[in-house]
Amino acid sequence: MATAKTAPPASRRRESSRLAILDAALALCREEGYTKLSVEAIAARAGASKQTIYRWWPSKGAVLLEALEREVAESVTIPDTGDVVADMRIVVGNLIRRHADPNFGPHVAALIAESQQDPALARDALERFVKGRRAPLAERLRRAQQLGQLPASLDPEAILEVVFGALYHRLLLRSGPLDAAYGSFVVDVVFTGAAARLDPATDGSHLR
Amino acid sequence: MATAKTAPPASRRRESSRLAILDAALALCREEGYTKLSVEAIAARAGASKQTIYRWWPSKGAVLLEALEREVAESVTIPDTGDVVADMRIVVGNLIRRHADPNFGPHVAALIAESQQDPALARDALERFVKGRRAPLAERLRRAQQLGQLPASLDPEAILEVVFGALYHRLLLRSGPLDAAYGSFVVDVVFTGAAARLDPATDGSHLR
Amino acid sequence: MATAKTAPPASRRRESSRLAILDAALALCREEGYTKLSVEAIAARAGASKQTIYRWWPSKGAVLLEALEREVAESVTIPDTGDVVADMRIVVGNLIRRHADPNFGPHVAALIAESQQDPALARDALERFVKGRRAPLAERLRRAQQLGQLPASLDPEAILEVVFGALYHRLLLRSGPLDAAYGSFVVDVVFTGAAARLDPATDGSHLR
Amino acid sequence: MATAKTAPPASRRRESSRLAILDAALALCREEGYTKLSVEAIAARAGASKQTIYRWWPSKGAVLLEALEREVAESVTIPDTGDVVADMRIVVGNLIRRHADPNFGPHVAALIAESQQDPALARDALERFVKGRRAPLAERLRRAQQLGQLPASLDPEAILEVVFGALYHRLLLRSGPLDAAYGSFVVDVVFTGAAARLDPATDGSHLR
DNA sequence: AAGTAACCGAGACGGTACGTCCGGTCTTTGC
DNA sequence: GCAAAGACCGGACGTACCGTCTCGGTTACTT
Repeated sequence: MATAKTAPPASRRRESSRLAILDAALALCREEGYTKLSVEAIAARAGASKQTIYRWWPSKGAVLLEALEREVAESVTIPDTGDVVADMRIVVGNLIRRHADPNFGPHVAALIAESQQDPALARDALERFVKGRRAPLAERLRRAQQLGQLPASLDPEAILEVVFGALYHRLLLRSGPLDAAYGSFVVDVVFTGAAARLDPATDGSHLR
Repeated sequence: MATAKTAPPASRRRESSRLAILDAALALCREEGYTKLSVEAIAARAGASKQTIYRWWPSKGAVLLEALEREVAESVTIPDTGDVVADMRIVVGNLIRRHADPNFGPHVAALIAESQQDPALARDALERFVKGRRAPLAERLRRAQQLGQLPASLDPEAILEVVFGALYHRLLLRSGPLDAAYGSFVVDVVFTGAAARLDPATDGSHLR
Repeated sequence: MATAKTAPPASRRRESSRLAILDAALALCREEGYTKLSVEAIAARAGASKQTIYRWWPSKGAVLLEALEREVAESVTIPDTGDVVADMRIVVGNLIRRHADPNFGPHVAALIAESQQDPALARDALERFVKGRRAPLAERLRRAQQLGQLPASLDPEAILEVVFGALYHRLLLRSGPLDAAYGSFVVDVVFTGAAARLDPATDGSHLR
Repeated sequence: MATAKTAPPASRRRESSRLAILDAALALCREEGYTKLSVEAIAARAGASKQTIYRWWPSKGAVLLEALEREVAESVTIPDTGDVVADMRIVVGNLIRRHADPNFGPHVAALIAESQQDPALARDALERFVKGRRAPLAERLRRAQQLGQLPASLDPEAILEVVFGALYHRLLLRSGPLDAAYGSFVVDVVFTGAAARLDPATDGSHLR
């Protein structure tokens, strides 16, 4: 009656090489910066051959993406205290703290940068880093909408784009410090309408 | 009569070379994309020598920055109809139209990307492209604050960071179409408090 | 039985590239002259990359040196008729014929020239071209010394320096035609004492 | 009639520039070696412009040639003790001493090297440095021929080529020390027939 | 247990671009 | 009208990585 014990076709890929390469990529990025990161350097540092890298990743950006993913694998739990603004304040605070970390923020910046010239990486980064990790956040907003705490007509993902956009602005353009105060400011503007015009005559009227 | 006899020593720089180089940089960027842009290619296309480029610009990014600057040199006049939200709607609409132009937006994205690995370019781009061109806009917001149309406590530049951040998010991450609808959405969120929570119990209370 | 199982690690160097590069160097030198010879040109002509050249040779001079070596690889047999002067006449005649060849002499001249600014090439050229190829000739002179046909007190290598020096003088300074007559003259002066002073009173006395 | 105060058409060439350039060339050559010698470097050191150099000299080699000429301008007097071999011993000794000087020999070598790729310089160097400076020496040999101290059938210039060739061999190929012993050896070989074969049966017979 | 095929390290290879240097020409400005 | 200053085009330098390609050696699955 035949064998086929268990194992799926199973790639013969060596896990030790994979990890060494991811580690080397991260380490190089931290020590020398993304600029100095090259497939050649990763291979040398990891004791791997370039071929092995090219066999499994399409580009150095993809290696870094996977390395970063491994780093932040611990699932981020979204608080739900019932107060969506308060929750957002916490979440944005955490996000900012993480992106202000010189071991994380600049790498994200580098990936966004690399994405400009590498459509495949762009797609991957968008899917796995942006949409993927943002999903529970969007879900939290949707719950708030159902509770009538947020206008139901607004696309939660779009709102998050405004929030993250503000965050990335400081990350990418260094237009100011990426700190708690800025995070608070952004939450105020987006979730409390802090910047809404005061003129009572027309306030909100365009929204109908 | 007494006129100023002697002009300043005056750089011996040849204007024709400068323009040829800027034109070549833009043309190459449009035809082949920023990736294919190289000092070598610019020099060849401009009929200039690499040395001439390195004499006057520190990097290919700096060349493109100056070329783009020349392109958008025509002063952008900020409307002032008295209604700051309406004005912002117009301004953001124009901004989006410009950045959606495949002959402009991707180049801005490329410069932001390049800035991540080139501090000098980052500084330049921030100063000349971001702060410089945004100044009249901030001024417009300040005027609105004086008229009580906008909370005086908010830093206009920071508000603009949220607006531009949202814009750049779509430009850099391609998380959705960079179109008029999105622009309108962003203005709503930022300037009319469209995403402010509806819950009347706590509305705005945290602001004071 | 026990044969050597494992071959030496063996360089992975590709012979086809090596030959293409040597051929290209020679061809370029012949067609355009040593001045026009550049690593860049060799690489282009050979369909090789510059890196490949720099990997295996320290300079363009070294490439040409090896190319020339390959050209004259056929072992030059030194005649030994018993008459050392007659043999030298033949050898010097051959040498002159070879160096008068526009496909050889000028390249040797170029290498000597290049050696003035490249100590490594100088060492190589001296070892492989001068001492190496001259060794059998020195051996021939040493045999003549043993037979009493040549003063045993004279260093054969030094004698050859006089002979080759005279030859190179015409090659490098173009002070006159590099032809058989000159070769004969040099052999006369060096090996028959043709220029020795006739004055019998003091002849040779200083030698003891 | 008329003006024409005094000066002949007279080049307006500035002597101070000329001297500064020659001095700079020599100094650079001594301090850094001929390799580092460039028109650019000479101009910078001399406080002159490149154009001034190119106006008056065809190449950097020509500058050095003129500079060296100025250095050895003091006429070299050829001794004439009546004993041509003794005189030659003195002359060759002086030549060797001069060429062994690191401030002279290497420059001569460099000029000979440069001549290989610069026909104009080759012509100049041959005429002004070789033939010109060797003329009194040839004259001395001609006198010896008239006195029957040297075979009249031999071209004195050709004899000198053998002598200088031997000298240049050591200078250019560094095949051995360029010292008094070598000079003495060369004089012995050329002017006393020290290397002439000893075999009495055929000695000199081939000369007729 | 042997055969075999994917995987691995190593690193040579053809390329492209880098940023620098120098050659030789041309232009501007001052004496 | 020559000279200093120096910008300019051109071309080669030697280096760094790219992405592809063998080469042997080592697993780990198959038979």
